Amino acid sequence: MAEADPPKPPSRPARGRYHHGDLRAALVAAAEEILVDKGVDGFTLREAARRVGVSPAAPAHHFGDVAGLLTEVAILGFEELTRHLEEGNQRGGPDPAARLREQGIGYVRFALAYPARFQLMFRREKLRADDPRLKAAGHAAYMALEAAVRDVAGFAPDRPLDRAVFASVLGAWSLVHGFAHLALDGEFDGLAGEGGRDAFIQAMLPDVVALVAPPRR
Amino acid sequence: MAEADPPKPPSRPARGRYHHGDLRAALVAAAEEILVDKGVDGFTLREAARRVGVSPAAPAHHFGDVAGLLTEVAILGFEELTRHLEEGNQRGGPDPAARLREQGIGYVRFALAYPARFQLMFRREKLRADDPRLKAAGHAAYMALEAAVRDVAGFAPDRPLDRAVFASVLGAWSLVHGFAHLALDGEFDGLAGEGGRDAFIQAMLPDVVALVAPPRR
DNA sequence: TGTACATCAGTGAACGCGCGTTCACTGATGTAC
DNA sequence: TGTACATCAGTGAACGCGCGTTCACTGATGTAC
Repeated sequence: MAEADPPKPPSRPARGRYHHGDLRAALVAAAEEILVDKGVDGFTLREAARRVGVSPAAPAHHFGDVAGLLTEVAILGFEELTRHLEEGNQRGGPDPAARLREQGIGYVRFALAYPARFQLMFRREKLRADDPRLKAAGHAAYMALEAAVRDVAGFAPDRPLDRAVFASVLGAWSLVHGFAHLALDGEFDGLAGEGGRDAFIQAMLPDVVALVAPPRR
Repeated sequence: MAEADPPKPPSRPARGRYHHGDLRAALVAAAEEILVDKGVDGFTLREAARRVGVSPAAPAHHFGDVAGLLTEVAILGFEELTRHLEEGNQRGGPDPAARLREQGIGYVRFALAYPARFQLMFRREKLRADDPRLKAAGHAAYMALEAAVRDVAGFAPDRPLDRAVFASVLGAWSLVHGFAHLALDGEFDGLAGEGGRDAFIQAMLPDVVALVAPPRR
């Protein structure tokens, strides 16, 4: 599964210009490219600077250090994930259970479409885990999921979750998260038939996602 | 959740001895210690050699390179995981569904007891992914899980899986795998109450694991 | 409108770091006769 | 039982590498008067 289009190519500075103009955005774009090319562990700040055509010391002005830049990428990732979840909601139509399933599919699709970004988002040691924007972005994604489960269970948004429904939220999250991880790690490669990994995943995904059915009230 | 006891401390060479005696095993033990202390990304071959009290070139004689040593650790990890799954089977008693649930709990317990080892096992880029022993050890763990699901579904061991039961296998695996990952990544920390992460996990685990119920035949 | 000046966004050289691996070597071991 | 010798399991110094970050600096920009 190839990484889908990164937002935009990192812009190089206009010829001979001393100031880049939009270095911050360009570095983020370059970082995403590197993540696609080399994975989370292959990322270096120097290479990001190189790709943008700027000295290795330049990024510090905008992000402080590596973790700062990667955190920015992770934030965008969580926002994109939330968007995927909401799209799932749309696709699901009026039936809450169908909406939850489609959200789950959206979660996995996001992970498969942006593997390195997805993996980065859950490698907290590489990020500024306490960054308020990062926390907020992650929380928003979680809340989208919780809302979908509440809906199926018939739990009003303000009503405190009981244990069973809470377990359903965690279960739904765990299920799609685990499936995405295993798929990305290549753990299904040995199980996939002739169609190859992608076909296998596409074929099994709906059935797997359908497994977590929260209790109705 | 603290890492449980590593198998054994790496033995240093007997005083003044030129040959270590059991360098291979000592390096594996040292590697496990380092993984506990510093995580997968913090591991270096040189440090393993250092901890054992041997020159940095020595490990090459036994493992070739870093990936060789880490692969050895991962193999032991899969064997230990399989053991945890089998213990779950025991605990579950005669009811197949209970056995499956206990297996799931065993999976997560293993991950929480040996976090770095667990994470290493699924970081294939750090391993010799095509090592036959590694593949066999991974396959054995998978088969234990598949057998438990078959049992619940009433599928004889030789009968080819149908789509629904296969989806249940993948779902069960994804669920426990995802839960373990999220727990280890600290994603539940914000959700845990006063008891802290560990208490939270222990409390929710059985309910979450109970969610995947494969169809009966 | 012009100008002084503060601030911002870059440069590029250098720092120290620790890594994995290679190399020619040597000390210890065990085996054949 | 003794000895020659092959093999094994180490040494330790050196290699080249690329990294993140710091530093004193300078060119460009924008703002106050």
